[in-house]
Amino acid sequence: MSTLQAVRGMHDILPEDMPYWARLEQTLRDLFDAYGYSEVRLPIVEKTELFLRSIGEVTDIVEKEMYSFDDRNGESLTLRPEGTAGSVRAGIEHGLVQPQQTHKWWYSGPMFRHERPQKGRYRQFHQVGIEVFGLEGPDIDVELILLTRRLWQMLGLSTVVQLEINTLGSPESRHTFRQLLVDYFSAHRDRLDEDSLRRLERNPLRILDSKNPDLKDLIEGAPRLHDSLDDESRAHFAQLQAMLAGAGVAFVVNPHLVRGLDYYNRTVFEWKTDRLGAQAAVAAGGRYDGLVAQLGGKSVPAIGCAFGMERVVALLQDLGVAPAVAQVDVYVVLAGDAAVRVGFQLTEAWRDAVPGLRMVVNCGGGSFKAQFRRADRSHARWAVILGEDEVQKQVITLKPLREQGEQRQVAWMMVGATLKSLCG
RNA sequence: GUGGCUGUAGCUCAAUAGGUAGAGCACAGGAUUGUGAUUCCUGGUGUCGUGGGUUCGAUUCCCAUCAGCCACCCCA
Repeated sequence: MSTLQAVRGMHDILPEDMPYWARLEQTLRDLFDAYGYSEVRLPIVEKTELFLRSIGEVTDIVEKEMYSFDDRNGESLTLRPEGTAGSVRAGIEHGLVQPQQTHKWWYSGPMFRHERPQKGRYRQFHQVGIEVFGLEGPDIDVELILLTRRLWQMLGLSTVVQLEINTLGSPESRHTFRQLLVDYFSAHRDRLDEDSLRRLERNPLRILDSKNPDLKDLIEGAPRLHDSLDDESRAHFAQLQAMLAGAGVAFVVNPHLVRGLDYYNRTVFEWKTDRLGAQAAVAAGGRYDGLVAQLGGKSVPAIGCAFGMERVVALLQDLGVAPAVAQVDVYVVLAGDAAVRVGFQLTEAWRDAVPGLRMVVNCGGGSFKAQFRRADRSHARWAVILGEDEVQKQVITLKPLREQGEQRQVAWMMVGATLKSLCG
């Protein structure tokens, strides 16, 4: 094995994987078109400060997972660990995110987090994200969930994903609740495990999500977020649930569903699967009504969500949802020097005559046997044979590879028209 | 970041109580010097992840390191 290898956690996506990716990407594109969302393409590198101010300085992402480096002028830059911060920055910078205005964006691209790699968890991974600015009602929350549900339907994944929702309340109510939790768990500090003690300092809400069975009783006795909710958030969440139920969306309210990024408030949701081990979340999102103002813009409500592309692809592969094999119409067998000499002149003329013709021209020589083997493996429907005899007679031999039938000869002048009728 | 498992041909995997390695698939050529299945024959598949150590000798034992995977953690 060579000493040259990809950087840890940064994987190659090879031709055999691409049909799954292509199908997912095309499905998403169609979906966004259907719902009226616009694509944006934003930089992969942003100022480090942007992520400190949005994601939160005491989050895992910011504290230990960011790829940060100094630019040549000494400014600290970071490979984006997620897409929302850059979207908000762009929206503010271009004056697009304004009160009373709605923008519905989507983007796609690589994200970077320095985590310990596992299947479905990479240091460079790909997300498709949605960001909606300017809508504060639960209706847009529902739309994002419906859009996502439709994606699972289109991909045939509906049976392996489940929706969980929760509300985090307003920043104020969340803050109040956080303090109640800290007080409660601090009073029972001796019963907490190591992880939870650490969480107590950094993200006390996470203790509620602990998998340690020893803490079950303690957690059940803890204050409940829903008791601290402000009335507006409570109403928002109630409407959300009513609308989801009305739209026939199956969901589970998980009061322990907490997001790891500080900017979320009110609605949060997560689509989970049990097919990917510990990497259960395949898509997740929530409201971030305070973020635009927090980053210097006007006060504009917003909501977003993101899909983990590798994880969705893994589900597609896991379920054996076989993508269509790439179709080839014609494989051109070129045998002998004379055929190779006139080969491209002819094949280019056929491409002119039949736009969109999917034609593979044999390169690299080889015996008839070898070339036919390649033709077969290309899944071509037809073989066009050009050998010494054909060049001499100015014809090609046309042979069906996928169906019964005799091969026949076609004069050079007629090949374009013939291919057009067969493959056009 | 913590704990654990794994690392041999392009792929899936064997083997050697330390003496430098095989099988299937795949690939190439031929039987069929102008025709893709099957069959038969032939062929190379290789720094045994990398670097040290022990040893006359290490793919095998030890250490380190790199990578993948599993759980935790975290998250998409």
